[in-house]
Amino acid sequence: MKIGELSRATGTNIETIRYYERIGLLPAPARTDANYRSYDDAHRARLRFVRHSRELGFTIEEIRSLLDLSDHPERDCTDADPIASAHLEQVEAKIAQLSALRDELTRIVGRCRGGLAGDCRVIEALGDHGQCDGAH
Amino acid sequence: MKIGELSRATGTNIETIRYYERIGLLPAPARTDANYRSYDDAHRARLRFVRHSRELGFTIEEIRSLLDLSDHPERDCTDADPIASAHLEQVEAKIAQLSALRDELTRIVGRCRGGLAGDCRVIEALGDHGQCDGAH
DNA sequence: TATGCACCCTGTAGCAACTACAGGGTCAAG
DNA sequence: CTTGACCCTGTAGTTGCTACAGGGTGCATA
Repeated sequence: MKIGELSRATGTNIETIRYYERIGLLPAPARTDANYRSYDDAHRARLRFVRHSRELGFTIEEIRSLLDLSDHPERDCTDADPIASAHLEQVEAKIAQLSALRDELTRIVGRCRGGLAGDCRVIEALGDHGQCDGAH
Repeated sequence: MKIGELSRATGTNIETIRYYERIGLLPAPARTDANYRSYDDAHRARLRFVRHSRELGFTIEEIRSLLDLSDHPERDCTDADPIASAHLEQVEAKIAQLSALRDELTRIVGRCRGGLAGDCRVIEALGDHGQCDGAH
């Protein structure tokens, strides 16, 4: 399949596919006589793996490690779980952080009763961290 | 105060302060004879406003609008609230997205019982989006 | 046969919001 | 008088893409 088909099959931007090849995340595929990239099912599966991992928020470097493991099924897989666990912890930390932030914003938003910017509680709250509850 | 003091007073990296000046978020301060930047309390307040807004996740462009309003207290402040409200919505959307992601990761993590990477459920789940519940 | 159009190629530059040098100047203490 | 902490400018790097510019290829239609 050509790059456009792979793009449609995986929902990945063409430029992104070439980018992944450039950084070594996808292997360089065979070329046609016209120098067009020619992909097979293995490429598609690998790209799906990458995209899915990206959707789950793994970094490119994390994906590199996971792919490496996936490429060596005879290897010990106990490396994979820590990567995913560490990532899960990061996600949970991020959720906690954003929740605190949401509470802060909720308190700030809606306090503006219109009128002059000089009296605006939103502007005021942004300038004065002392009004905050949480520890952001 | 010199840039180092301002940096300590606001918990902002020196390079970041110069960066904010370069992009016009902070006004260029006066200079000493030795060409050192010389800040006053107004600069410090403005930088605090910027940093606090950044901590709350506002983009530089949003902060530019908010600062603009803050600079013109005689203006109508009803512009401020929508910026904050829209941002709050984004934060809430992000929390929802991350929560779905956390659920997905939780299901994936811990399914690995050790052994060979070829049999690893983590690796498998990453390759196969069909195993997912949510709509990420 | 010409020509239009969709598709492909490489290489480079841009985005946000910083961060990190390199290579130099300034200033007070020991 | 030298050491060290601080300051300056300018440029390049970071992450994960995205967007050209400027060209080639392949197939259908006039």
